[in-house]
Amino acid sequence: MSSTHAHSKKSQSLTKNQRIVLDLLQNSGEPLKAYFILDSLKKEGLNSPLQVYRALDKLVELGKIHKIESINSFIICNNSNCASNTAFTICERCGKVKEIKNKNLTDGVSDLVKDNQLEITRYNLEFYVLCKSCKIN
Amino acid sequence: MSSTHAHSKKSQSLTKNQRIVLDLLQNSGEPLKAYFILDSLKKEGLNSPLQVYRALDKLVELGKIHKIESINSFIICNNSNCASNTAFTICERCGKVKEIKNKNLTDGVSDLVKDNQLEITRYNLEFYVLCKSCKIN
DNA sequence: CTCTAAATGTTATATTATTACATAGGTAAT
DNA sequence: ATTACCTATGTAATAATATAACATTTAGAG
Repeated sequence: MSSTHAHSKKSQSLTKNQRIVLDLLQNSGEPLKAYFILDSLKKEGLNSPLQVYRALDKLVELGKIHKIESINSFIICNNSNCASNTAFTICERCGKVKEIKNKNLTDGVSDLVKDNQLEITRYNLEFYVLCKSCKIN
Repeated sequence: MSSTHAHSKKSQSLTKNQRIVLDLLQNSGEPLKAYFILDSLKKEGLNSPLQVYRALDKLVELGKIHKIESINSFIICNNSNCASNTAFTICERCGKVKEIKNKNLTDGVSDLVKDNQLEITRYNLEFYVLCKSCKIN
């Protein structure tokens, strides 16, 4: 509580709950479910579902994570320019999820949307696949 | 499933529970939630969530309805050739959902998928929009 | 008719998400 | 500094969505 020159823009940084949830998703790299996140962060002081959901909501809003609707899970955004548009592959057999980084594909979708004069604010594309290892076995 | 029973008559027709659930979705035309369906069909003899979910699962499997993942709702398929691929617009403001029938768009997506050599078994595309009436107001 | 796979009925429970309300902290204007 | 405002927090309760487990029935193929 000392000097007033601590001009740091607190509004840019994340709160503690948002931070620990983001870190967990970052370190995991996989889609995680809200209650799994809750269990994982009990020791960090998260006690209730609402604390998790509030952090997740904010992180989604900030574009730092995505929700994968069809599996009720959240995953770190590793696609710096995807804004709020998302595209994933989901393996039908093992459930493995990957964010699609194929610029050609996402550009193509954007072009299609434009060409068809759909006034889209954002989109979520979920492609179901058989991943390589599942295809082999 | 590719078993030896090619086309039995009965395998074409729906059971009572499947029928009444399908009829409700057909008559509604809108996306409906499982528990709303349950409440609506109490008088027809549906008593438990499981009865609804089982009928819904089967109808999805048959391609007669679609699940819209981001709103946990089910809607009649009015697109005879969509197979298990789905594309919807969802109004961000009022929640109104439409199945996209734009052949150019869905063909375009298929082409993109092919061109990018993604081995997709099916896809679910959810485009968020501001619908006409919401845009005006 | 008999066997079997699918569907049903029912109860209980698991999973996912929100409401409601009281409290605390930071920011900006006065 | 005081006020007002906005956002985030903590906590308890509950709503909404979905499945497990198990006993029974149905319907169609052989």
